[in-house]
Amino acid sequence: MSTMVDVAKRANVSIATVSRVLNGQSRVKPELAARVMEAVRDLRYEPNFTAQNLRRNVSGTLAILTPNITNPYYANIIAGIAQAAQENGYSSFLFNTEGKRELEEQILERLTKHQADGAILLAAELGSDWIYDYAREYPVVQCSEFDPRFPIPRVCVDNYKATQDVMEYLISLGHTRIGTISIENRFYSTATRLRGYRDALAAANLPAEEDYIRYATQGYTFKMGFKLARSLLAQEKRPTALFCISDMLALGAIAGAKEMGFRVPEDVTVVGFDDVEYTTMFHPYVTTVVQPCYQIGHTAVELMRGLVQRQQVPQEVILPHRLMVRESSAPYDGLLVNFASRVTGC
Amino acid sequence: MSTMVDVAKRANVSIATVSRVLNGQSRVKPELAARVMEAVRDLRYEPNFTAQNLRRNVSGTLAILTPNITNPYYANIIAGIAQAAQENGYSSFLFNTEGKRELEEQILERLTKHQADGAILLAAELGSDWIYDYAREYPVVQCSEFDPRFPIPRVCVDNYKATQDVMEYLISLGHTRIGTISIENRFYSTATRLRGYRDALAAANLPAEEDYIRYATQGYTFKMGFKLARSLLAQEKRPTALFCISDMLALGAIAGAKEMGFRVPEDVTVVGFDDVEYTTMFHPYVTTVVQPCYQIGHTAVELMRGLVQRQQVPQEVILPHRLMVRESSAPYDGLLVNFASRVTGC
DNA sequence: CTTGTTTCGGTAATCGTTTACTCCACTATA
DNA sequence: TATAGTGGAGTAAACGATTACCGAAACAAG
Repeated sequence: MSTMVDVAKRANVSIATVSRVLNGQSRVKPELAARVMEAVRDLRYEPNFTAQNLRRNVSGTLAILTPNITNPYYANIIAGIAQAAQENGYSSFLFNTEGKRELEEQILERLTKHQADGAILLAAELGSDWIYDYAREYPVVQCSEFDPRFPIPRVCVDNYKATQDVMEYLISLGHTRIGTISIENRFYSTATRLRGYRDALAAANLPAEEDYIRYATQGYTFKMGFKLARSLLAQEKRPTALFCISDMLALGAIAGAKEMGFRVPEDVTVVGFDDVEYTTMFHPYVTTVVQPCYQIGHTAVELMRGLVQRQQVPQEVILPHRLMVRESSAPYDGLLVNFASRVTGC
Repeated sequence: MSTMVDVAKRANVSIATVSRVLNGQSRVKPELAARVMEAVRDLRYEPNFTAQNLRRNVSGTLAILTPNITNPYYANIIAGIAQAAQENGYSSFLFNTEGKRELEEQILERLTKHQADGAILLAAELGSDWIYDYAREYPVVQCSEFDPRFPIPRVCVDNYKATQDVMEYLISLGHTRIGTISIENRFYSTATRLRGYRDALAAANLPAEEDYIRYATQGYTFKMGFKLARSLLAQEKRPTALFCISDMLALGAIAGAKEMGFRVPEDVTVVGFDDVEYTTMFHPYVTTVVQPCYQIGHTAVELMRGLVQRQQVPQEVILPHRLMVRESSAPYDGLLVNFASRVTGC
């Protein structure tokens, strides 16, 4: 491995000149520059990133913290981040934290150790005050999840509005018994969507029964959606529409409803959230809220870049969502088909 | 940000002593060590990774090259890699190369620039001679895809044997008209599975019609499986079983077959490959070859570690696969239901 | 008391860059 | 001709760690 010293010797110039030629900061006589470039080629010289970083006091690297890359929603956001990072000349460290605080903190320490210039968090939980300790000193941006109490730049969709859109749509279809499959976690999006659900019900003077709400206990998984939909639909006065806070839950809910003998959407309407690829694989295609995942990731990197360059960046970027009506939702036909009558075949 | 010099001053020792205390290489009087540790705590000293790396001439970082994180198969392998990397004290750079050579090469250059100690490739194509140029000089390991001509350590399953298992199973079910959905790419696994398919047919004296083979032109996607299954099944003498070289293709194939009015598995048997989560979401659950994705990733990191430490490592690690029989396969009932008779309702 | 051995800690070189400073040669002006 | 001004290149000091080398102190043996 050759270094600048080797190049300098071969080109018969000083290392300062080599550096100048390579970085093009100040002018160098064309003749010398040519000699340097030739030496660089001959020796296959490649600058040592580590040395550059030490000197420049940057790392050119972003740390990405994700609870789980296997989740397609996160995978899509990460794809956006990775792409944008590459475009901006950053590398990106990927860390699976599985939501474990000790791991998250261990990774944020890379900031203090100068191993990363900044961190993008995909799943900041409510009440994670300790994150703010890092954010005060180092560039941190939050993607889709955040705690509104902390002034850490974030990019997300308007979860409240999106939920209102869903609820308005369901109500406009004539549904009056609307259930929701939420989740047991400390995400702001979860709380916001649940609040949106309750507020919409209240605004429309519809009954807000606690028994129309279920909480996934083991993540946004197909299995959970399956199980909870069955529990919701097993009630005497079952809901006729289900608002699921993630597509995976919705997919599971549809399967669960079908397994019980219900038709979707004729007997039960199911709506999801996120718009992952799988929503349009199996019929009924899932009516859902489209989140611009890729763009969320992209924007996060842009904020990051601003932060690193110590520019003023917006505290919050809200990207547009869209209610995508597909096949899993239909007007309420007025006949409240209950569980018993369906399974006995009407 | 405080440095070793600050710590040394505060503890009234030399920086060499600070370093010694922190790294515990040679012995230091307990009293001094205590003073140093106290100063470290007081100043919240954190070693500068970049400086350490420059001096030690390592980066503690692995580069992971993947064509697409959004693909659940790759996502699972990456999860294994990320986990194992963390356990071994490595960070991992993630790069989406989308199979583009210029991007891949740009990233392998990080090796020469000392930004990564080694690279793990998830999708080395056949004939990528240039990869070998890097592998000769730096630690490189290949995950699931590789070119057998190059002696670069790799971890994979036995694709040929796995295909034989699938084919034997299908033949044992009584199928004689077996089609395959392959793909247009330069992966060794693709070639091997196709060879396994052809060899098995020949060994059983079954007709190997070129019209029973289709090639996905746009990746391992649901849409491709959907389209190609329809094309395969539209033939007069349609195949009664379809071997798809990825689960996504199989999922699409099942949907395509259903759309045409075929029942799976009664009218058409479909088998996949990989065993991603989605195979057990919708009925029929997909019969498939289970690849130990997570373990593949894990093993790759272990090989990597050996390589970095200049130990002898095995040239090839073959992990066990398993044929998982589920709902999408059934014995051939002897009645060759053709397309026309099915769609007209028998 | 001298000499040899061992232990411990400090000094300074080093890793490979970037860049502030300095210096030199050359041109322009009076 | 003397002086100031300018562009271009070299010298050396960083950046923050690790570590080879050396010297001082402590102790034991003769």
